[in-house]
This record gives sequence, C-alpha cells and structure tokens, in this order.
Amino acid sequence: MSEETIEAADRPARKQQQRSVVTQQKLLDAAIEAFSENGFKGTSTRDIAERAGVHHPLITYHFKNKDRLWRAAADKVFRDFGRSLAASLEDHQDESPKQRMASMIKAYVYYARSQPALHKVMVQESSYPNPRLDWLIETHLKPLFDATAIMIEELQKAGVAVQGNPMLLFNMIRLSSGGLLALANEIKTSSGIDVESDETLDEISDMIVNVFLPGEFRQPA
Amino acid sequence: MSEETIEAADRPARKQQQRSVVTQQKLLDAAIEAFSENGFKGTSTRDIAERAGVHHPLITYHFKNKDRLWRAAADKVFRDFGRSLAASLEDHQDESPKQRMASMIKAYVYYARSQPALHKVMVQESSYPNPRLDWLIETHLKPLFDATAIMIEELQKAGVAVQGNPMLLFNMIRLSSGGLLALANEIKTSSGIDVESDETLDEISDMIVNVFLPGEFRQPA
DNA sequence: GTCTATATTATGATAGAC
DNA sequence: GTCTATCATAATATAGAC
Repeated sequence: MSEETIEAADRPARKQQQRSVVTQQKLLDAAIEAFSENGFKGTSTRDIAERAGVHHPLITYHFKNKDRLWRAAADKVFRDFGRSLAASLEDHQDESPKQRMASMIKAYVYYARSQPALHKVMVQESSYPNPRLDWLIETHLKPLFDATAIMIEELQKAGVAVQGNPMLLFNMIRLSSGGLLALANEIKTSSGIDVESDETLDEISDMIVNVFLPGEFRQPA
Repeated sequence: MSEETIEAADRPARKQQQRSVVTQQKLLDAAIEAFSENGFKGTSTRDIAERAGVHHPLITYHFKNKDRLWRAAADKVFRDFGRSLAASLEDHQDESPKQRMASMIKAYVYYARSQPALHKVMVQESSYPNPRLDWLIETHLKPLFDATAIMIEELQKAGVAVQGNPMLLFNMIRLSSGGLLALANEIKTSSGIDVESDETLDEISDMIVNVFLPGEFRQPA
C-alpha cells in the first residue's frame, strides 16, 4: 500500500528514481537484519540507517516512520519466502504428497538459512500481543498455515504423518525446522552443531520427515 | 555472585533487610517479564521499575546496572527451572528411561507455561552473538544439555528414540516443547490453539513422546 | 532526492537530600 | 533503604537548506 516503487517509468527523472529504489532496498535489508536481531522496540532507526550506509532522515522520507518500515521489511521477507515456496511446490508437482511435504520442509529450512529473519521476526513479535503480530498473522501466516494444515491432514489420512491435532503437528514441524535456524548462534556453542551447513540442513530435513512422517504413502483406492 | 540476599540475620536492621529483599524480588520478576518480551536492548530500566512499582534509581542501588540485573533475572529463571527438573527426576527415579524422559518433557512444558521467559530469553539472546549468550550457555545451558544428551543416546541405544545426531534430536524436542510455549500468542491466533491449557500441554508432551521416542524400552541383558 | 540542524522525548546512570 | 533532582546521551521525528 505505502511502499510504492517505480510504476510510470521513462520520465526524465528516471535516474533519480533508480537511486531511490536502491536506497529503499538497502534500508529494507538493513531493517530486516536489525529488527530480527533486536526486535521492534530494541531497534533504533539510526541503527538501521547506519547499517544501510544512509543518513537517517531518509527513513522518514522513504517509509514515513519506524512502523511502516517494519511492515515493509516483514513484507519483503514473507513475500520472498512465499515465492520460494511456490517455486518448490511447482517443481514437485507430480510427486507423492509425502515427497511434496518433504520438499516444502527442505525449502523452508534452506530459506530460513538465507533469511534467518523469517522465523526470528515471528518469535520477536510473538513475545507479547501487539498490532504488528496481528498484521503478520492476518497478512502472511494464516493463509500459509491453513494451506499447510490441509496437506498435513491428507498425510495423516494416508497414514504417512503421525496422528494427533494437525495444527499442533504443523507447528512442531515448523519449530523443528525454522526454530532451529533461529537458534543457530546458541546451538553452535551449546551443542556444537553448525545448523547452517548444507549437511546439517539436509540432516534436519531428513530427521523431520523420519520423525513426523514415518509412514509410507499408499494411493487411496 | 553479586545478588547476595540475607545471610547474617537477626541484626537490628532486620525489618529493613526484609523490605530490601521484597524490592529485589519485585524487580527481578518485572525484569524477567520485560526482558523476555523486548530483549535486552529493547527493555528500559525505567520500564522494569514501573512494572515493579518501584522508583528507578533503586535498580542501581540493588543491582548496580542493567547488565547485572539481566544476569540476576536469568539466574532466577534457570535456577528455578533446574530445581523443578531435579524434583521431577527424583519423583521418577525408579521408572524406565523412556518414562523418565517423558516426565522431563512434561516438567519442561509445564515450567515453560508458568515461566515463559525460560525459552524466550534463549531466543532473544540467540538472535546475535553477545556476551550474555555466552554466559547463559556456559552457566546454565551447557551442563543441562550435556546431561540430557546422554539420556537421549541411551534411549537411542535402547531402541526407544529415533536414530540420528542426538544433539539435533534433543534440540528438536526442546523446540517442539518450549518453543511452542514461546510462540503462544502467535499460535493462539494463527492456529486456533491455546497451548497454555492443561489439555494442550499434555497433548504436546504425549505427541513428542510418540514422535521422538516411538520405540518400547527393553532392558539390556 | 539528499543533507544539516534541531525540537522533543526517552534512557542509563548518579549525586545528594531525607 | 528510599526518594527527588539532574546529567549526558541517544532516540523518533521534522523543518528547511541544497
């Protein structure tokens, strides 16, 4: 709604518009990093501007205020993830439901490594009820979760996924994958595991499938 | 080390000392709440003082500075949890390793509900490397994790726990239990589950056992 | 589109009265 | 042991020059 970029191109001010877009991108990347590290309250707009290598009044210019910058940053993270997930699902279109879910888990884990903010912002904002959390759930989480829950229920009916509340199951899978990545710094020291290595990422995905989806898929008659 | 309370009692100033202890406790509880909600950077000492109903210079008086207050607060949370875990282990001393692990998981889940800060501070401080994270791991996490990892390995040898890296397994169990509680606000809205109800807490514990410890324990010859 | 300068409020920490 | 008053710094946000 607010973070309109270029639309009507080819005007004389083209070059300036491009520079503006670059500044916006730098600010967004810096904001994602800072917000995921220190939460909304713990992040200063000056810190974001410094990380972006940009003068802080430019935040007001491009995003109006801290809250809108947060929303634009979260939007970027979750939109990108949605695209990445959709691409993965398309690649595995013709495979079994179990394989499709396995590839979704792998896509999630790999995306969470490249963009740790994905899980971190959810945790940061869940720490107490607030309007950003409501917005995040409504705009990005709910649609995604509902779609995945349906897949989980199918897998339960097919005898692949373990029984029990499908939403609980889904959330455990989500935490066992993305949650691990969000704790990367701690786990490296406390458990001696580099969760960000390719091998560990694959190990995580495989273990989740083994544990939560132990059954073999059988085509319903 | 620093948060010495009453030791040499029975002196005339007894009443004042008691009041001092009450103030310290109120500040600690408020600090735990505030830090777990907004992280270290995101929490102001004034906010803590307000939550505690105490004038803010008293923080300096009782804890010297923000950093020491954080350590004292984290200490309280993890010490209490350690005690609660030890009590649970003692109660289930004579049971099978699988039952002992199941009761540990239940103790963890129930403690995490009464003190959500347990998992939240770990997540908050893991968001980027910092001295508090190192201290937390060294002082509280590592000893606990190492002991639990041994239990997990035994359970794997006994054919109870699923195979794979035991530390990875442990961290998944930890996230599927405590991590769920840390996301309580989000999960309530996004998934329609009240993870803090007794029924859900038991459901979570049971599901974790079913999923991660599916085998039956057989006494090694 | 970018910058400097600044108004206003919040924050961590301390000094000193009670 | 507690309180008021205060200092220095950092924060969000804006006004206006370039």
